[in-house]
Amino acid sequence: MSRPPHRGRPATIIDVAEAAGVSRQTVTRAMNDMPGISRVTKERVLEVAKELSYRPSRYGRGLVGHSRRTIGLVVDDLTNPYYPQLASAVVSSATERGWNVMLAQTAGAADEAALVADLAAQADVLIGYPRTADGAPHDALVGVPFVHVDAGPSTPGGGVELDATAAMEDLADHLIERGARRPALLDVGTGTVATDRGRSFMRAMATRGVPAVRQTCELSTFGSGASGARALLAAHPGVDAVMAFNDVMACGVLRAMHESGVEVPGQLRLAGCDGLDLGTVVHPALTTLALDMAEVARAAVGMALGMFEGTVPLEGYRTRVRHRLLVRSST
Amino acid sequence: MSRPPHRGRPATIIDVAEAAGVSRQTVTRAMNDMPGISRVTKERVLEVAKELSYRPSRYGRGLVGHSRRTIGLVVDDLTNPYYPQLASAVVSSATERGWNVMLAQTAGAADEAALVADLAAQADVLIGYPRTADGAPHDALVGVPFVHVDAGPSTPGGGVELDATAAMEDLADHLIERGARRPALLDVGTGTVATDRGRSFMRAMATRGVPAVRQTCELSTFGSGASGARALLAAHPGVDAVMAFNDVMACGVLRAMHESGVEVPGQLRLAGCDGLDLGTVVHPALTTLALDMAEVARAAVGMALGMFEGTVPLEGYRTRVRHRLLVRSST
DNA sequence: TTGAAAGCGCTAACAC
DNA sequence: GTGTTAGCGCTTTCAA
Repeated sequence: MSRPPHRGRPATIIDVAEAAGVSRQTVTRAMNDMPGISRVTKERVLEVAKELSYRPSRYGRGLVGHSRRTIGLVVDDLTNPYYPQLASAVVSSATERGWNVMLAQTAGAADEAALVADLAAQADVLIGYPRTADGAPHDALVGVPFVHVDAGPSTPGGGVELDATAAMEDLADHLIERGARRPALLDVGTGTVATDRGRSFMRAMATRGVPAVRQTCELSTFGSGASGARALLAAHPGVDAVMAFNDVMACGVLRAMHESGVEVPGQLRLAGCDGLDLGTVVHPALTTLALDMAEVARAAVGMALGMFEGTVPLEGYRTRVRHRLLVRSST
Repeated sequence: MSRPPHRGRPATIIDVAEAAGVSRQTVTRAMNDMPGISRVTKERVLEVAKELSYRPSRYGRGLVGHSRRTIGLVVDDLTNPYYPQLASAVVSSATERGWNVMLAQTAGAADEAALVADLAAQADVLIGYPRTADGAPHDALVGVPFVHVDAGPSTPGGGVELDATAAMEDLADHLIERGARRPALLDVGTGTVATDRGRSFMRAMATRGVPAVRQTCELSTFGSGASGARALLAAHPGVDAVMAFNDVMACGVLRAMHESGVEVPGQLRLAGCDGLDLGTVVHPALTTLALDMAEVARAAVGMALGMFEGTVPLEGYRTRVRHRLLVRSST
């Protein structure tokens, strides 16, 4: 009686108890299928609860009971097939261990820092790709267990390092064996600083006496792969092999080649990186440096949970996952 | 002093307060960048907090403050590009309104009902595709605001209906104009019960005096699109147009045609459904019945929030989103 | 079968 | 600038 639920204020357990003329504990018993309550009382309570559209507060519940564990996953853009494939693996891995996954997407966010901070407040640990200008961690992340995927040596927090160097050596051998003599790298970024995997490719080819030229795109999208390929062929008409920064860009290259009438792999061998399912949808299927996403996810989730439990330090811990050459039809 | 943090028990605000020799309130001030605290005290408190690896409990916090709102999104399988594209739109739409999104993936879950129940306990409202054997709602969902995407007329909870009938009419006209005389539907499901969109297609073609044959696949995947297409052409060699249940299957059809040397659209016109980005990656780009995912997401999120606020009833509410014919190169 | 009391971790409001 | 009090909504004792 004392507090009829107002418009806007959600009903609490007390509202239900009073409306049903029982104690709060009895409401708890009814809501949670607990023993020690008569069938009639239970039904009446549930009836009232429904009437009041009562939903137990997860905060009150979490405060007293075994709190649910949740992982915050920060991805850049679910529209880029790389991220859903990672997210799928992370969700599976987390679900297996009884954790939930909360998702944030930084692309298009007005205030990315706020977004990450908010996620950090909701989750016990964070995994992902927060695009902090590659240096200082987000302020909100100090003291928060965080696993950076695709971490560099000096990335703050824990990290899963993705290492393509060995696979790149295999790719170089493979391309040369297939007859490549004028290879090119379609890298991402601005200026002359190659990405790690770009550098690996350049070095692997140079080492074998078949140096590659380098063309860069600003974005790592399908569209920029296509336009980058056109620019590349305009500048270096003799190119007979292209290693693209990732599979999505490689698909763009493939599209551009289709449109220019260049045959793949006949006239141009093409390789991507990441091992996305997407690479099996296009024709010819993409040769790629494949990442085992399930392995990446297991590593990241395992490390994050370790950090949460205190068995893994919050800073400096690293795991490495290696790419593997996966030869399909585009080379 | 009274309660030194044990191994396993996370430090609370009281642990920090005692260790730093201040009150709980002062710890709160330090942690939350609040005014009314001297710089030195603040630093000392933060120091201690770090030492004890203290993280404020989100439950305690949520209980007292303005609780964060979270949407639970249930998808079948992030590996199917349809879902990430929807998820991306939902996350954007939710973020815009200040809500978080928690994600659950039913594919591969040991106990799907438990998964959904758990999500329901964590979130304020649910959106998605819970695969309950199309009838009774999950038990855990009674009283929980739920918006079913792609709802049928009798689906429990709120629903966003996806309606392809009008677009299907346009497609039928388009196919016939392009010369199709022996069209086929590559539907999903078992037996003779066509899907809604399958039925629309059959009817639209029949109405125009160009009846279509129907072939079904068990799954709506890339692989089953490919094998379904092979089976279809084996059974009906003269087919000159295929409408696939969705874009992913249509890509499979395209792959099978490449392999059989059938030209698309030259010998076979091909259309998909959903309007996924994927359709622009393949060659030729896929003609499709496109869904505006941003619109779907806005509708679902808007309805879910309305249900949460009590302005929309928990049952029976419907919104309709229509597909639109998007002609690209495969027809 | 039911109810009363205690307390989970935190912050807003109000002392001092 | 700092501490004290009260209370958020819930479940877990324990007592009736």
